[in-house]
Amino acid sequence: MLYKDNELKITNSLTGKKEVFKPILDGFVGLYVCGPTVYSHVHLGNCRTFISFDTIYRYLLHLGYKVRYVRNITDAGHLENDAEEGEDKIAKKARLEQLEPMEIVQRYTLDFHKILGQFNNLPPNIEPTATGHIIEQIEMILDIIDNGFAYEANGSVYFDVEKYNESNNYGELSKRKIEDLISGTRSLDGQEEKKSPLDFALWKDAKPEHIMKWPSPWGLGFPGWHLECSAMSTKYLGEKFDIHGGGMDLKFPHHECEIAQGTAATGEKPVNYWMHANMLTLNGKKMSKSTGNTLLPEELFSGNNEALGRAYHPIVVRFFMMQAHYASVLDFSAEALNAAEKGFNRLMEASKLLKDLQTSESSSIDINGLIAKFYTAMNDDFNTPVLVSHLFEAAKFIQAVKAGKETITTNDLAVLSKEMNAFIFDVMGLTELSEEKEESDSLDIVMDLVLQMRQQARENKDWTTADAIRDKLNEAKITVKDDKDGVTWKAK
RNA sequence: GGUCCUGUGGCCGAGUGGCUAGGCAGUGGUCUGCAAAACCAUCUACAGCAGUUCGAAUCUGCUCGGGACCUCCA
Repeated sequence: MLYKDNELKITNSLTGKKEVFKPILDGFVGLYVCGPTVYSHVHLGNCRTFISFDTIYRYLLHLGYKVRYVRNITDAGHLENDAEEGEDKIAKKARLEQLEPMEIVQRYTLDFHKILGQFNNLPPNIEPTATGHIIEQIEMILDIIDNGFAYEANGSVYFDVEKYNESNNYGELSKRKIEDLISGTRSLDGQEEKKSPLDFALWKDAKPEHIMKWPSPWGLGFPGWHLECSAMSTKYLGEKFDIHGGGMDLKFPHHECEIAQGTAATGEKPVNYWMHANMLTLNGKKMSKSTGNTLLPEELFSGNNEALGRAYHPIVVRFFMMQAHYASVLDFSAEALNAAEKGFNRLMEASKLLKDLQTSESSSIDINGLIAKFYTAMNDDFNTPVLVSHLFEAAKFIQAVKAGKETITTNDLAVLSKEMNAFIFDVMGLTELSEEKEESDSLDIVMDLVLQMRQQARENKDWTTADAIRDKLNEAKITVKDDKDGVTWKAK
Protein backbone atom coordinates (compact mmCIF):
# COMPACT_ATOMS: atom_id res chain seq x y z
CA MET A 1 0.00 0.00 0.00
CA LEU A 2 1.27 3.41 -0.96
CA TYR A 3 0.43 4.97 2.39
CA LYS A 4 3.12 2.86 4.00
CA ASP A 5 5.81 4.55 1.90
CA ASN A 6 4.40 8.05 1.99
CA GLU A 7 4.58 10.25 5.04
CA LEU A 8 1.52 12.42 4.71
CA LYS A 9 1.53 15.69 6.58
CA ILE A 10 -1.59 17.64 7.41
CA THR A 11 -1.91 21.11 8.85
CA ASN A 12 -4.03 20.59 11.92
CA SER A 13 -6.09 23.64 12.80
CA LEU A 14 -6.33 22.42 16.36
CA THR A 15 -2.59 22.73 16.96
CA GLY A 16 -1.80 25.12 14.15
CA LYS A 17 1.01 22.83 13.09
CA LYS A 18 1.80 20.57 10.20
CA GLU A 19 1.65 17.07 11.63
CA VAL A 20 2.37 13.61 10.33
CA PHE A 21 -0.95 11.93 9.71
CA LYS A 22 -1.53 8.79 11.75
CA PRO A 23 -4.98 7.29 11.48
CA ILE A 24 -6.57 5.71 14.52
CA LEU A 25 -6.87 2.39 12.74
CA ASP A 26 -3.98 1.52 10.46
CA GLY A 27 -5.13 1.74 6.86
CA PHE A 28 -8.51 3.30 7.62
CA VAL A 29 -9.53 6.93 7.63
CA GLY A 30 -12.69 8.47 9.03
CA LEU A 31 -13.37 11.76 7.29
CA TYR A 32 -16.22 14.11 8.11
CA VAL A 33 -16.90 17.29 6.19
CA CYS A 34 -19.59 19.82 6.99
CA GLY A 35 -22.01 19.93 4.12
CA PRO A 36 -24.39 22.64 2.97
CA THR A 37 -27.57 23.99 4.44
CA VAL A 38 -29.92 23.31 1.59
CA TYR A 39 -32.08 26.41 1.54
CA SER A 40 -30.67 27.97 -1.64
CA HIS A 41 -28.28 27.29 -4.52
CA VAL A 42 -24.66 26.50 -3.74
CA HIS A 43 -22.40 29.26 -4.96
CA LEU A 44 -18.89 28.93 -6.28
CA GLY A 45 -17.34 29.66 -2.91
CA ASN A 46 -19.23 26.78 -1.34
CA CYS A 47 -18.04 24.59 -4.17
CA ARG A 48 -14.40 25.39 -3.53
CA THR A 49 -14.54 23.84 -0.08
CA PHE A 50 -16.15 20.69 -1.39
CA ILE A 51 -13.69 20.47 -4.25
CA SER A 52 -10.81 20.91 -1.82
CA PHE A 53 -12.01 18.06 0.34
CA ASP A 54 -12.85 15.96 -2.68
CA THR A 55 -9.21 16.23 -3.70
CA ILE A 56 -8.09 15.34 -0.19
CA TYR A 57 -10.43 12.36 -0.21
CA ARG A 58 -9.11 11.30 -3.60
CA TYR A 59 -5.50 11.45 -2.51
CA LEU A 60 -6.24 9.41 0.60
CA LEU A 61 -7.86 6.83 -1.66
CA HIS A 62 -4.90 6.96 -4.00
CA LEU A 63 -2.59 6.20 -1.10
CA GLY A 64 -4.61 3.07 -0.51
CA TYR A 65 -6.51 4.12 2.60
CA LYS A 66 -9.93 2.74 3.11
CA VAL A 67 -11.80 5.97 3.70
CA ARG A 68 -15.23 6.46 5.11
CA TYR A 69 -16.20 9.90 3.93
CA VAL A 70 -19.26 11.37 5.61
CA ARG A 71 -20.73 14.68 4.58
CA ASN A 72 -24.00 15.89 5.99
CA ILE A 73 -26.92 17.72 4.49
CA THR A 74 -28.28 20.31 6.88
CA ASP A 75 -32.02 20.30 6.40
CA ALA A 76 -33.15 21.63 9.76
CA GLY A 77 -32.01 23.62 12.72
CA HIS A 78 -29.96 26.26 11.00
CA LEU A 79 -31.28 29.50 12.39
CA GLU A 80 -31.18 32.88 10.78
CA ASN A 81 -29.76 34.22 14.00
CA ASP A 82 -29.33 33.20 17.58
CA ALA A 83 -32.10 35.29 19.05
CA GLU A 84 -35.02 33.50 20.54
CA GLU A 85 -37.30 34.25 17.62
CA GLY A 86 -34.60 33.07 15.21
CA GLU A 87 -36.18 31.28 12.32
CA ASP A 88 -34.97 28.10 10.70
CA LYS A 89 -33.53 28.97 7.28
CA ILE A 90 -35.31 26.16 5.54
CA ALA A 91 -38.60 26.81 7.27
CA LYS A 92 -38.31 30.46 6.33
CA LYS A 93 -37.74 29.68 2.68
CA ALA A 94 -40.62 27.22 2.75
CA ARG A 95 -42.88 29.84 4.25
CA LEU A 96 -41.85 32.42 1.67
CA GLU A 97 -42.38 30.10 -1.25
CA GLN A 98 -45.40 28.36 0.24
CA LEU A 99 -43.81 24.96 -0.06
CA GLU A 100 -43.23 22.07 2.27
CA PRO A 101 -39.82 22.40 3.93
CA MET A 102 -38.91 19.04 2.46
CA GLU A 103 -39.62 20.39 -1.00
CA ILE A 104 -37.06 23.09 -0.39
CA VAL A 105 -34.64 20.50 0.92
CA GLN A 106 -35.18 18.23 -2.03
CA ARG A 107 -34.81 20.98 -4.59
CA TYR A 108 -31.52 22.28 -3.28
CA THR A 109 -30.10 18.90 -2.42
CA LEU A 110 -30.59 17.84 -6.02
CA ASP A 111 -29.04 21.09 -7.17
CA PHE A 112 -26.08 20.56 -4.87
CA HIS A 113 -25.48 17.05 -6.18
CA LYS A 114 -25.82 18.13 -9.76
CA ILE A 115 -23.32 20.96 -9.43
CA LEU A 116 -20.76 18.90 -7.54
CA GLY A 117 -21.17 16.19 -10.13
CA GLN A 118 -20.29 18.68 -12.84
CA PHE A 119 -17.13 19.48 -10.93
CA ASN A 120 -16.45 15.73 -10.96
CA ASN A 121 -16.62 15.41 -7.17
CA LEU A 122 -16.93 11.89 -5.89
CA PRO A 123 -19.99 11.36 -3.72
CA PRO A 124 -19.28 10.76 -0.03
CA ASN A 125 -19.87 7.28 1.37
CA ILE A 126 -22.59 8.48 3.68
CA GLU A 127 -24.60 11.65 3.32
CA PRO A 128 -26.79 11.86 6.39
CA THR A 129 -29.41 14.49 7.05
CA ALA A 130 -30.19 16.32 10.25
CA THR A 131 -33.89 15.49 10.08
CA GLY A 132 -33.03 11.82 9.70
CA HIS A 133 -31.10 11.87 12.97
CA ILE A 134 -33.37 13.63 15.44
CA ILE A 135 -33.28 10.67 17.80
CA GLU A 136 -29.49 10.53 17.82
CA GLN A 137 -29.38 14.25 18.54
CA ILE A 138 -31.84 13.95 21.41
CA GLU A 139 -29.76 11.13 22.86
CA MET A 140 -26.65 13.19 22.64
CA ILE A 141 -28.36 16.08 24.43
CA LEU A 142 -29.39 13.72 27.20
CA ASP A 143 -25.77 12.62 27.58
CA ILE A 144 -24.60 16.21 27.74
CA ILE A 145 -27.25 17.07 30.33
CA ASP A 146 -26.32 13.97 32.33
CA ASN A 147 -22.73 15.09 32.37
CA GLY A 148 -23.80 18.49 33.64
CA PHE A 149 -22.92 20.62 30.65
CA ALA A 150 -26.37 21.65 29.51
CA TYR A 151 -29.56 22.98 31.04
CA GLU A 152 -33.18 23.21 30.05
CA ALA A 153 -35.11 26.48 29.95
CA ASN A 154 -38.71 26.83 28.76
CA GLY A 155 -38.56 23.81 26.50
CA SER A 156 -35.16 24.68 25.05
CA VAL A 157 -31.83 23.17 26.02
CA TYR A 158 -28.64 25.21 26.05
CA PHE A 159 -25.02 24.22 26.25
CA ASP A 160 -23.37 25.71 29.33
CA VAL A 161 -20.19 27.15 27.86
CA GLU A 162 -18.77 28.62 31.06
CA LYS A 163 -19.33 25.40 32.95
CA TYR A 164 -17.64 23.49 30.17
CA ASN A 165 -14.73 25.89 30.16
CA GLU A 166 -14.02 25.16 33.83
CA SER A 167 -12.75 21.71 32.92
CA ASN A 168 -12.04 22.20 29.23
CA ASN A 169 -10.81 24.84 26.88
CA TYR A 170 -13.61 26.48 24.94
CA GLY A 171 -11.82 28.41 22.20
CA GLU A 172 -9.06 25.90 21.70
CA LEU A 173 -9.71 25.55 17.98
CA SER A 174 -10.41 29.16 17.13
CA LYS A 175 -7.67 30.39 19.49
CA ARG A 176 -9.98 32.55 21.49
CA LYS A 177 -10.09 33.24 25.16
CA ILE A 178 -13.41 32.93 26.83
CA GLU A 179 -12.97 36.28 28.57
CA ASP A 180 -12.54 37.98 25.23
CA LEU A 181 -15.58 36.21 23.91
CA ILE A 182 -17.67 37.32 26.83
CA SER A 183 -16.53 40.91 26.63
CA GLY A 184 -17.11 40.89 22.90
CA THR A 185 -20.69 39.72 22.99
CA ARG A 186 -23.48 42.02 22.21
CA SER A 187 -26.65 41.62 24.14
CA LEU A 188 -29.31 40.48 21.74
CA ASP A 189 -32.94 40.66 22.50
CA GLY A 190 -34.64 37.52 23.56
CA GLN A 191 -31.68 35.74 25.01
CA GLU A 192 -32.84 35.89 28.61
CA GLU A 193 -33.21 32.13 28.72
CA LYS A 194 -29.49 31.68 28.43
CA LYS A 195 -27.25 31.84 31.46
CA SER A 196 -24.54 33.37 29.32
CA PRO A 197 -24.63 34.90 25.87
CA LEU A 198 -21.98 32.37 24.85
CA ASP A 199 -24.32 29.46 25.49
CA PHE A 200 -25.69 27.91 22.35
CA ALA A 201 -28.84 25.96 21.68
CA LEU A 202 -28.82 22.18 21.58
CA TRP A 203 -32.59 22.09 21.30
CA LYS A 204 -35.04 24.86 20.61
CA ASP A 205 -38.61 25.02 21.72
CA ALA A 206 -40.93 25.36 18.74
CA LYS A 207 -43.58 28.01 18.83
CA PRO A 208 -46.98 26.98 17.49
CA GLU A 209 -46.36 28.72 14.17
CA HIS A 210 -43.22 26.71 13.48
CA ILE A 211 -43.67 24.14 10.76
CA MET A 212 -40.61 22.01 11.44
CA LYS A 213 -40.78 20.38 14.85
CA TRP A 214 -40.32 17.06 16.56
CA PRO A 215 -41.33 15.62 19.92
CA SER A 216 -38.62 15.49 22.56
CA PRO A 217 -38.29 15.12 26.32
CA TRP A 218 -38.58 18.93 26.43
CA GLY A 219 -41.65 19.19 24.26
CA LEU A 220 -42.07 19.97 20.57
CA GLY A 221 -38.98 21.54 19.11
CA PHE A 222 -36.05 21.23 16.78
CA PRO A 223 -32.32 20.61 17.15
CA GLY A 224 -29.63 23.27 17.25
CA TRP A 225 -27.42 23.64 14.24
CA HIS A 226 -24.12 22.55 15.78
CA LEU A 227 -25.52 19.36 17.16
CA GLU A 228 -26.29 17.44 13.99
CA CYS A 229 -22.65 17.20 12.98
CA SER A 230 -21.67 15.89 16.38
CA ALA A 231 -24.47 13.34 16.43
CA MET A 232 -23.94 12.09 12.90
CA SER A 233 -20.16 12.00 12.97
CA THR A 234 -20.37 10.01 16.19
CA LYS A 235 -22.89 7.63 14.73
CA TYR A 236 -20.96 6.86 11.55
CA LEU A 237 -17.34 7.45 12.49
CA GLY A 238 -17.29 6.88 16.22
CA GLU A 239 -16.75 9.05 19.27
CA LYS A 240 -13.25 9.77 18.08
CA PHE A 241 -12.30 9.91 14.44
CA ASP A 242 -9.47 11.05 12.22
CA ILE A 243 -10.27 14.11 10.15
CA HIS A 244 -12.96 16.74 10.36
CA GLY A 245 -13.07 19.34 7.64
CA GLY A 246 -15.07 22.34 6.62
CA GLY A 247 -14.86 25.91 5.47
CA MET A 248 -12.77 28.37 7.41
CA ASP A 249 -15.86 30.33 8.30
CA LEU A 250 -17.22 27.39 10.25
CA LYS A 251 -14.27 27.29 12.61
CA PHE A 252 -16.03 29.54 15.04
CA PRO A 253 -18.51 28.98 16.42
CA HIS A 254 -19.64 25.83 14.61
CA HIS A 255 -16.58 23.63 14.98
CA GLU A 256 -15.68 25.01 18.37
CA CYS A 257 -19.15 24.00 19.51
CA GLU A 258 -18.77 20.57 17.98
CA ILE A 259 -15.64 19.99 19.99
CA ALA A 260 -17.43 21.16 23.11
CA GLN A 261 -20.47 18.96 22.47
CA GLY A 262 -18.44 15.88 21.69
CA THR A 263 -16.20 16.36 24.69
CA ALA A 264 -19.13 17.09 26.96
CA ALA A 265 -20.95 13.98 25.79
CA THR A 266 -18.09 11.49 25.82
CA GLY A 267 -15.32 13.03 27.88
CA GLU A 268 -12.97 12.89 24.94
CA LYS A 269 -12.16 15.26 22.13
CA PRO A 270 -13.97 13.97 19.08
CA VAL A 271 -11.43 14.70 16.34
CA ASN A 272 -7.70 14.23 15.85
CA TYR A 273 -7.13 16.44 12.82
CA TRP A 274 -9.15 19.51 12.01
CA MET A 275 -8.78 20.86 8.50
CA HIS A 276 -10.09 24.16 7.19
CA ALA A 277 -10.44 25.09 3.57
CA ASN A 278 -10.08 28.74 2.81
CA MET A 279 -12.43 31.12 1.13
CA LEU A 280 -12.92 31.94 -2.50
CA THR A 281 -13.07 35.67 -2.92
CA LEU A 282 -14.70 37.79 -5.56
CA ASN A 283 -13.59 41.40 -5.91
CA GLY A 284 -11.28 40.78 -2.98
CA LYS A 285 -14.14 39.86 -0.66
CA LYS A 286 -15.40 36.53 0.49
CA MET A 287 -18.23 35.07 -1.52
CA SER A 288 -21.19 35.08 0.73
CA LYS A 289 -24.85 34.49 0.36
CA SER A 290 -25.75 37.08 2.91
CA THR A 291 -23.89 39.91 1.16
CA GLY A 292 -24.83 38.78 -2.32
CA ASN A 293 -21.20 38.77 -3.41
CA THR A 294 -21.56 35.45 -5.16
CA LEU A 295 -21.25 33.73 -8.45
CA LEU A 296 -23.37 30.70 -9.16
CA PRO A 297 -21.71 27.75 -10.90
CA GLU A 298 -24.55 27.71 -13.37
CA GLU A 299 -23.79 31.30 -14.41
CA LEU A 300 -20.19 30.34 -14.95
CA PHE A 301 -20.90 27.23 -17.01
CA SER A 302 -23.41 28.98 -19.19
CA GLY A 303 -21.51 32.24 -19.57
CA ASN A 304 -24.65 34.00 -18.47
CA ASN A 305 -23.12 36.57 -16.14
CA GLU A 306 -21.76 40.08 -16.21
CA ALA A 307 -18.44 39.45 -14.51
CA LEU A 308 -17.04 37.07 -17.10
CA GLY A 309 -19.05 37.33 -20.24
CA ARG A 310 -18.32 33.84 -21.45
CA ALA A 311 -18.71 30.24 -20.40
CA TYR A 312 -16.13 28.10 -18.66
CA HIS A 313 -16.11 24.35 -18.32
CA PRO A 314 -16.50 23.11 -14.74
CA ILE A 315 -13.30 21.12 -15.04
CA VAL A 316 -11.40 24.24 -16.02
CA VAL A 317 -12.73 25.90 -12.89
CA ARG A 318 -11.64 22.89 -10.90
CA PHE A 319 -8.17 23.12 -12.38
CA PHE A 320 -8.10 26.82 -11.54
CA MET A 321 -8.73 25.87 -7.93
CA MET A 322 -6.01 23.21 -8.02
CA GLN A 323 -3.49 25.96 -8.73
CA ALA A 324 -3.99 27.38 -5.26
CA HIS A 325 -3.47 25.64 -1.95
CA TYR A 326 -6.68 24.74 -0.17
CA ALA A 327 -5.70 26.69 2.94
CA SER A 328 -5.03 29.94 1.08
CA VAL A 329 -7.55 32.50 0.04
CA LEU A 330 -8.12 32.33 -3.68
CA ASP A 331 -9.32 35.29 -5.65
CA PHE A 332 -11.60 34.74 -8.55
CA SER A 333 -11.32 36.75 -11.74
CA ALA A 334 -11.86 36.28 -15.44
CA GLU A 335 -8.20 36.93 -16.11
CA ALA A 336 -7.06 34.24 -13.69
CA LEU A 337 -9.59 31.82 -15.06
CA ASN A 338 -8.48 32.42 -18.64
CA ALA A 339 -4.90 31.76 -17.62
CA ALA A 340 -5.95 28.54 -15.94
CA GLU A 341 -7.87 27.45 -18.99
CA LYS A 342 -4.88 27.80 -21.27
CA GLY A 343 -2.62 26.03 -18.84
CA PHE A 344 -5.14 23.27 -18.45
CA ASN A 345 -5.27 22.70 -22.19
CA ARG A 346 -1.51 22.54 -22.36
CA LEU A 347 -1.35 19.96 -19.63
CA MET A 348 -4.05 17.86 -21.23
CA GLU A 349 -2.33 18.05 -24.61
CA ALA A 350 0.83 16.67 -23.08
CA SER A 351 -1.03 13.93 -21.30
CA LYS A 352 -2.62 12.87 -24.58
CA LEU A 353 0.81 12.65 -26.19
CA LEU A 354 1.80 9.96 -23.69
CA LYS A 355 -0.20 7.37 -25.58
CA ASP A 356 1.98 7.26 -28.63
CA LEU A 357 5.32 8.62 -27.62
CA GLN A 358 8.43 7.26 -29.31
CA THR A 359 10.56 5.22 -26.88
CA SER A 360 14.32 4.75 -26.80
CA GLU A 361 17.08 2.66 -25.25
CA SER A 362 17.48 5.05 -22.36
CA SER A 363 15.71 7.88 -20.61
CA SER A 364 17.35 11.26 -20.67
CA ILE A 365 15.88 12.36 -17.35
CA ASP A 366 15.22 10.67 -14.03
CA ILE A 367 11.59 9.64 -14.42
CA ASN A 368 11.29 8.15 -10.96
CA GLY A 369 12.72 11.29 -9.46
CA LEU A 370 10.10 13.33 -11.26
CA ILE A 371 7.30 11.10 -10.08
CA ALA A 372 8.61 11.23 -6.54
CA LYS A 373 8.06 14.99 -6.70
CA PHE A 374 4.37 14.44 -7.39
CA TYR A 375 4.10 12.49 -4.17
CA THR A 376 6.25 14.86 -2.16
CA ALA A 377 3.98 17.73 -3.17
CA MET A 378 0.78 15.98 -2.15
CA ASN A 379 2.29 14.51 0.99
CA ASP A 380 3.03 18.05 2.07
CA ASP A 381 -0.46 18.97 3.18
CA PHE A 382 -2.06 18.23 -0.20
CA ASN A 383 -0.09 20.87 -2.04
CA THR A 384 -1.83 20.76 -5.40
CA PRO A 385 -0.19 23.92 -6.83
CA VAL A 386 3.24 22.38 -6.40
CA LEU A 387 1.95 19.14 -7.87
CA VAL A 388 0.68 21.07 -10.87
CA SER A 389 4.04 22.74 -11.35
CA HIS A 390 5.73 19.32 -11.49
CA LEU A 391 3.11 18.07 -13.91
CA PHE A 392 4.00 20.98 -16.16
CA GLU A 393 7.62 19.96 -15.83
CA ALA A 394 6.56 16.54 -17.07
CA ALA A 395 4.53 18.14 -19.84
CA LYS A 396 7.56 20.04 -21.06
CA PHE A 397 9.58 16.83 -21.04
CA ILE A 398 6.91 14.98 -22.99
CA GLN A 399 6.90 17.68 -25.65
CA ALA A 400 10.68 17.44 -25.84
CA VAL A 401 10.51 13.68 -26.33
CA LYS A 402 8.00 14.20 -29.09
CA ALA A 403 10.36 16.70 -30.70
CA GLY A 404 13.22 14.22 -30.42
CA LYS A 405 15.17 16.34 -27.96
CA GLU A 406 14.76 14.00 -25.00
CA THR A 407 14.34 10.25 -24.75
CA ILE A 408 12.38 7.80 -22.63
CA THR A 409 12.43 4.02 -22.30
CA THR A 410 9.37 1.86 -22.75
CA ASN A 411 9.36 1.05 -19.07
CA ASP A 412 9.71 4.62 -17.95
CA LEU A 413 6.98 5.68 -20.33
CA ALA A 414 4.63 3.10 -18.84
CA VAL A 415 5.39 4.32 -15.32
CA LEU A 416 5.12 7.98 -16.24
CA SER A 417 1.80 7.41 -18.01
CA LYS A 418 0.39 5.53 -15.07
CA GLU A 419 1.42 8.13 -12.51
CA MET A 420 0.51 11.17 -14.56
CA ASN A 421 -2.91 9.76 -15.23
CA ALA A 422 -3.31 8.89 -11.57
CA PHE A 423 -2.52 12.42 -10.44
CA ILE A 424 -4.34 14.29 -13.17
CA PHE A 425 -7.50 12.23 -13.25
CA ASP A 426 -7.76 10.21 -10.03
CA VAL A 427 -6.23 12.62 -7.55
CA MET A 428 -7.07 16.04 -8.96
CA GLY A 429 -10.28 14.77 -10.43
CA LEU A 430 -9.82 16.42 -13.79
CA THR A 431 -11.32 14.98 -16.95
CA GLU A 432 -10.66 15.35 -20.61
CA LEU A 433 -13.12 17.80 -21.99
CA SER A 434 -15.24 15.90 -24.38
CA GLU A 435 -15.11 17.60 -27.73
CA GLU A 436 -18.77 18.20 -27.76
CA LYS A 437 -19.47 16.86 -31.20
CA GLU A 438 -22.93 18.24 -31.38
CA GLU A 439 -22.47 18.95 -35.04
CA SER A 440 -24.44 16.78 -37.33
CA ASP A 441 -22.88 14.40 -39.77
CA SER A 442 -24.08 16.60 -42.58
CA LEU A 443 -22.01 19.47 -41.24
CA ASP A 444 -19.01 17.18 -41.31
CA ILE A 445 -19.67 16.40 -44.93
CA VAL A 446 -20.13 20.03 -45.82
CA MET A 447 -16.97 20.99 -44.00
CA ASP A 448 -15.01 18.27 -45.75
CA LEU A 449 -16.21 19.62 -49.06
CA VAL A 450 -15.47 23.24 -48.22
CA LEU A 451 -12.02 22.46 -46.90
CA GLN A 452 -11.27 20.37 -49.94
CA MET A 453 -12.14 23.29 -52.17
CA ARG A 454 -9.99 25.54 -50.07
CA GLN A 455 -7.14 23.06 -50.27
CA GLN A 456 -7.49 23.09 -54.03
CA ALA A 457 -7.26 26.86 -54.02
CA ARG A 458 -4.18 26.71 -51.83
CA GLU A 459 -2.50 24.26 -54.12
CA ASN A 460 -3.21 26.65 -56.98
CA LYS A 461 -1.72 29.40 -54.81
CA ASP A 462 -5.04 31.18 -55.01
CA TRP A 463 -4.59 32.72 -51.59
CA THR A 464 -7.42 35.15 -52.04
CA THR A 465 -9.97 32.38 -52.30
CA ALA A 466 -8.36 30.27 -49.61
CA ASP A 467 -8.25 33.13 -47.13
CA ALA A 468 -11.76 34.25 -48.02
CA ILE A 469 -13.06 30.79 -47.16
CA ARG A 470 -11.19 30.82 -43.88
CA ASP A 471 -12.41 34.30 -42.99
CA LYS A 472 -16.01 33.51 -43.84
CA LEU A 473 -15.91 30.33 -41.78
CA ASN A 474 -14.42 32.34 -38.97
CA GLU A 475 -17.36 34.69 -39.14
CA ALA A 476 -19.58 31.64 -38.89
CA LYS A 477 -17.66 30.73 -35.71
CA ILE A 478 -15.67 27.94 -37.25
CA THR A 479 -11.92 28.11 -36.81
CA VAL A 480 -9.69 26.59 -39.44
CA LYS A 481 -6.11 25.69 -38.62
CA ASP A 482 -3.47 24.57 -41.08
CA ASP A 483 -1.23 22.22 -39.20
CA LYS A 484 1.72 20.45 -40.65
CA ASP A 485 -0.24 17.22 -40.76
CA GLY A 486 -3.27 18.73 -42.40
CA VAL A 487 -6.23 21.00 -41.85
CA THR A 488 -8.41 20.90 -38.77
CA TRP A 489 -11.52 22.82 -37.92
CA LYS A 490 -13.43 23.49 -34.81
CA ALA A 491 -16.78 25.08 -34.12
CA LYS A 492 -16.49 27.72 -31.44
C1' G B 1 -12.85 47.47 19.33
C1' G B 2 -10.95 42.08 20.22
C1' U B 3 -8.65 37.56 17.98
C1' C B 4 -6.22 35.66 13.84
C1' C B 5 -4.37 35.49 8.84
C1' U B 6 -2.08 37.97 4.85
C1' G B 7 0.85 41.62 1.39
C1' U B 8 5.54 37.87 -3.97
C1' G B 9 7.10 40.22 -10.97
C1' G B 10 1.61 43.07 -15.82
C1' C B 11 -2.10 39.05 -13.69
C1' C B 12 -2.96 34.37 -10.79
C1' G B 13 -0.34 31.83 -7.47
C1' A B 14 3.83 28.18 -4.73
C1' G B 15 7.98 28.32 -1.66
C1' U B 16 11.68 29.54 1.67
C1' G B 17 17.33 31.76 6.26
C1' G B 18 22.02 31.00 1.01
C1' C B 19 20.53 26.47 -4.42
C1' U B 20 15.93 32.37 -6.72
C1' A B 21 8.08 26.85 -8.34
C1' G B 22 4.54 26.88 -12.08
C1' G B 23 0.63 28.92 -15.23
C1' C B 24 -1.08 33.25 -18.09
C1' A B 25 0.37 37.70 -20.47
C1' G B 26 4.78 40.23 -22.83
C1' U B 27 9.23 39.71 -25.87
C1' G B 28 12.30 36.74 -29.30
C1' G B 29 12.33 32.35 -32.23
C1' U B 30 10.68 27.51 -34.88
C1' C B 31 6.78 26.25 -38.14
C1' U B 32 3.53 28.58 -42.07
C1' G B 33 2.06 31.41 -48.70
C1' C B 34 -0.14 34.46 -44.80
C1' A B 35 -2.74 33.78 -40.36
C1' A B 36 -4.11 30.93 -36.29
C1' A B 37 -2.60 27.14 -33.31
C1' A B 38 1.31 24.47 -31.39
C1' C B 39 6.25 24.12 -29.65
C1' C B 40 11.06 26.31 -27.86
C1' A B 41 13.68 30.32 -25.38
C1' U B 42 13.43 34.54 -22.25
C1' C B 43 12.72 39.53 -19.12
C1' U B 44 10.25 41.65 -14.82
C1' A B 45 9.52 39.97 -7.62
C1' C B 46 9.32 39.22 -2.83
C1' A B 47 4.66 46.38 0.74
C1' G B 48 7.92 50.14 3.56
C1' C B 49 11.45 51.08 7.52
C1' A B 50 14.69 49.25 11.24
C1' G B 51 17.02 44.98 13.64
C1' U B 52 19.16 39.67 14.17
C1' U B 53 22.72 37.06 10.84
C1' C B 54 28.61 35.80 7.23
C1' G B 55 23.92 36.00 4.42
C1' A B 56 16.64 37.52 4.68
C1' A B 57 11.95 37.99 0.22
C1' U B 58 12.11 34.00 4.22
C1' C B 59 13.28 35.33 11.48
C1' U B 60 12.04 39.83 15.01
C1' G B 61 9.90 44.76 15.80
C1' C B 62 7.34 48.88 13.97
C1' U B 63 4.51 51.38 9.95
C1' C B 64 1.12 51.11 5.98
C1' G B 65 -2.37 48.13 3.03
C1' G B 66 -5.87 43.71 2.34
C1' G B 67 -8.85 39.90 4.46
C1' A B 68 -11.41 36.40 7.94
C1' C B 69 -13.90 35.51 12.50
C1' C B 70 -16.27 37.75 16.83
C1' U B 71 -24.48 37.52 14.11
C1' C B 72 -26.01 33.48 9.38
C1' C B 73 -22.46 31.73 5.66
C1' A B 74 -18.14 26.52 2.65
